[in-house]
Amino acid sequence: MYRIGELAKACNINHDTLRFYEKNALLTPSSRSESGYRLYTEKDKDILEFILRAKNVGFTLSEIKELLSIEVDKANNACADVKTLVDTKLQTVENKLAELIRFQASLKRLSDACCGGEESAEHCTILEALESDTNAVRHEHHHD
Amino acid sequence: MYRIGELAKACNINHDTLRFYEKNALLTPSSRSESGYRLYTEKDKDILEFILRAKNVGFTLSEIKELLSIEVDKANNACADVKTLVDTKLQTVENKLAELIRFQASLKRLSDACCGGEESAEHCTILEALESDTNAVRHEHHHD
DNA sequence: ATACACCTTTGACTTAACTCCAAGGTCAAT
DNA sequence: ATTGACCTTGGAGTTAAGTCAAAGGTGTAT
Ligand SMILES: [Zn+2]
Ligand SMILES: [Zn+2]
Ligand SMILES: [Zn+2]
Ligand SMILES: [Zn+2]
Repeated sequence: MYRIGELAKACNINHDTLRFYEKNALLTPSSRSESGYRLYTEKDKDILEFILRAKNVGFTLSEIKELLSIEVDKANNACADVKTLVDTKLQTVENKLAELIRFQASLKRLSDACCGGEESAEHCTILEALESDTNAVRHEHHHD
Repeated sequence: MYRIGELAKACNINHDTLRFYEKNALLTPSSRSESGYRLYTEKDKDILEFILRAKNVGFTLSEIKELLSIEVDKANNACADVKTLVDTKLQTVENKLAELIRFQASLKRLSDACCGGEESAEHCTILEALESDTNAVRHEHHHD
């Protein structure tokens, strides 16, 4: 049996996070002491570690809640259910990835076109690109 | 001169967003009508378009505020200042990118190991991976 | 005159995942 | 008996970038 501080320390998280997980029905301690202290079992700790691993893989807490609901009733859930969650998440990750790659390309294009020197920014190609309605970076008239 | 609704429509944003930008000192209308209506000039519109373009490139509003402060005083700012903002942003984008790529790899590894069939999830490799303390996916004992 | 679209202001709400605070109870050691 | 560490609860604050609502003023067309 772990008290809240012990479990938090063992798993290297804030004890308030445990209270937060409880409030959000991700992890409820198996029992309470007479005086009302939360008491977590080894099994509770296993669930917490499941949560932390899923978080590391990129799942949000509500997705993790879904995963947990399958976990506790594996027999009545199919591989398909689990894989769907993973694949849906994979898709959203890949969408974000695509957006970031567009950001990266735009920023790289801007950065590459600017000399980065101590010259006045009056002819800075970066500012010019952000002022103009095209996205084009014009290299030619950057400082005469 | 544009009234708030006209500018919002012209730039395809919510008029509340314009008020929000004003509150956050990104764009203040050049004048007001006698009755207090906000009046935006063409120049104001240019600034708004600058903001929207910068957003599209991935800058946050506070970063855009910095860019704008350089924009309005180009003569006293150097290319180096502008490029630093872009490169700093590029770095944070690339950091996020790296994290997402890790998520993607983990999820793909999980997904690939699971059959996704209608079999009970009792031996689902995804759940097993999330239960175990290693990150390894064990292909071998997925449904006997 | 009255409908109607448009404008004003203040201020609350949203999402995610915590994080912190205040006021007070519990427990072991001194 | 009194520290001091630990626990309890409820509730507020954080960040980003808006979005919405309420209550009321303005401007124009019929
Ligand atoms: Zn330059
Ligand atoms: Zn430059
Ligand atoms: Zn399977
Ligand atoms: Zn499976």
